[in-house]
Amino acid sequence: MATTILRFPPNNISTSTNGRDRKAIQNSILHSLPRREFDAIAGKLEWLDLPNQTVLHKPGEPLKFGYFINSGLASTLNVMSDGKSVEVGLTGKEGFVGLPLIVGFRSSPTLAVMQVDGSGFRLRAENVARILSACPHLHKILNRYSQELMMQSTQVAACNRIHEVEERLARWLLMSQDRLESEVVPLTQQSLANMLGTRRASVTVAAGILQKAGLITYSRGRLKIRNRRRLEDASCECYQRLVEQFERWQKESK
Amino acid sequence: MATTILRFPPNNISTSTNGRDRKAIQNSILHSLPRREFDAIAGKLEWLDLPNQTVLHKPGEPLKFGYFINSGLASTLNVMSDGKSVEVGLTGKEGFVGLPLIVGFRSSPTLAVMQVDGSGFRLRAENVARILSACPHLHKILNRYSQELMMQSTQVAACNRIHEVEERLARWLLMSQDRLESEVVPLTQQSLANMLGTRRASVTVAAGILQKAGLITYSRGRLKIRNRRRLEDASCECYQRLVEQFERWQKESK
DNA sequence: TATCGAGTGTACGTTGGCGTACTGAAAATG
DNA sequence: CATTTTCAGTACGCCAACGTACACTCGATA
Repeated sequence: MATTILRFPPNNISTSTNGRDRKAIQNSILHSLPRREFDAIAGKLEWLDLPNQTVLHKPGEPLKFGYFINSGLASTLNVMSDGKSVEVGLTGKEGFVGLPLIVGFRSSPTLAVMQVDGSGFRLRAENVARILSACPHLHKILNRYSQELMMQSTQVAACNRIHEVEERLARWLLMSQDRLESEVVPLTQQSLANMLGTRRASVTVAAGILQKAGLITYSRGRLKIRNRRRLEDASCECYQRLVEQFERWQKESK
Repeated sequence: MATTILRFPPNNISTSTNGRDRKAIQNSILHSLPRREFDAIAGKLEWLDLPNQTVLHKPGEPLKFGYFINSGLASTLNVMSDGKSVEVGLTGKEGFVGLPLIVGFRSSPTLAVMQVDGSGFRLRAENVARILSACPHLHKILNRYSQELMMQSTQVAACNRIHEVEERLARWLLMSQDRLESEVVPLTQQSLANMLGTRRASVTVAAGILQKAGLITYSRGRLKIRNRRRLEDASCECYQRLVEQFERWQKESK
């Protein structure tokens, strides 16, 4: 546990040893902490490799950790008893997985699983309350993030009900690119289907259309965004709405 | 503004003048406040009649008030540019409308509108920060409610993607009955359609089936639940899941 | 190099729900 | 009471997506 030595300011760590330090802090929330709070939490954070398909928490089970995602993509899914699933939250290095912990709840109804290889810092559930009461800024940021995620999930909820697979796929790719900051999304069609709440075969068709149009290319779990502008056109209005509301809130909280 | 005189404890108010005082506090959040906090907020609360179709806030516009719902039903909707809408949150006397305010955001991407006549207490947006810093218990309760609403909206998100209209209608009726504590749900099929994210004609068919089976009766905007047990069977698993997770969290936060 | 499994392409019958539109009935309005 | 408006019932063509299944192909493994 917590063997990594973290020093303030967070962004210096990445260059403290070498430019490609795997354990560099990239999580936006940790980055935003004032020194006092960073020092308070650093000793409790445990760096973790988070390979694809890593389960961060399972539905109904006790939440053992909260995760500050450092790289990669975590997907929060609602899984029905027949195995069908729908994504209800997408988290990259801007976020935190395990939000119920921040209000004292100790379980989650959802499954959180890594969809793209990455890493993160985890914090034991039993330390959350103490850390948060010692770190008002962190507490505030996490509550804000919670609202942002709620906004995301409600927009996507409507989108999933109303819009077609092809638009939703485009929307999802844009969202994941924003979080990964990479044109390459290493993901199979089956994973995409699980998140979009549809069949793998439907994803094949939709992705095929986007590929023929030159917006993306892919093969065997490696999807590459070729033309982001046109992908935005292919997406439904939901992507733009997400971005706009996020920016509006950024302004409002200055 | 805030002319109603509120005295602690809240539940005494209902009997302070007569048993049917329209301005009795029924909101669970206000009810749960310790005296000190209740006194701090009471002077800032303004009692309000909230008839059906009252708009509590519009998407993108400044949030002028937060609302503690006292009776009736408020629906939070995501409305697309073509007018299609999907419900992403349902709030009765257990809740609060205007959650972005509690983290300092001053707008919401959603439309909040009363679906069933009721009343509530509103709190000016500019007073929220001050009240919350003076009332840690209230602050905590609102953050918890926020997580509960998030859970609700993610479950419903998956449900809306995966399940059929008839199941979703049953689920919605159960949810609203829980919040209204009444077998009568005064609602047109068009309103139901807006919330379920479907056509009015689809609701007619689904409701017709439920009525023929004896689970509900209705006519012209007055729907009555006749057999709740069988309605639970007609609903998808989502309703039960919502209830179970809610109860799990209740236990966990004791 | 041959084998094998994961990932992808495609097809086909089925269907729930869509868009639309018209009708009748009940309530509100005057 | 007559008129208008709101609400509910129904129908019909259409299609996106479903469930399922099978074949192909690329990479990894032996």
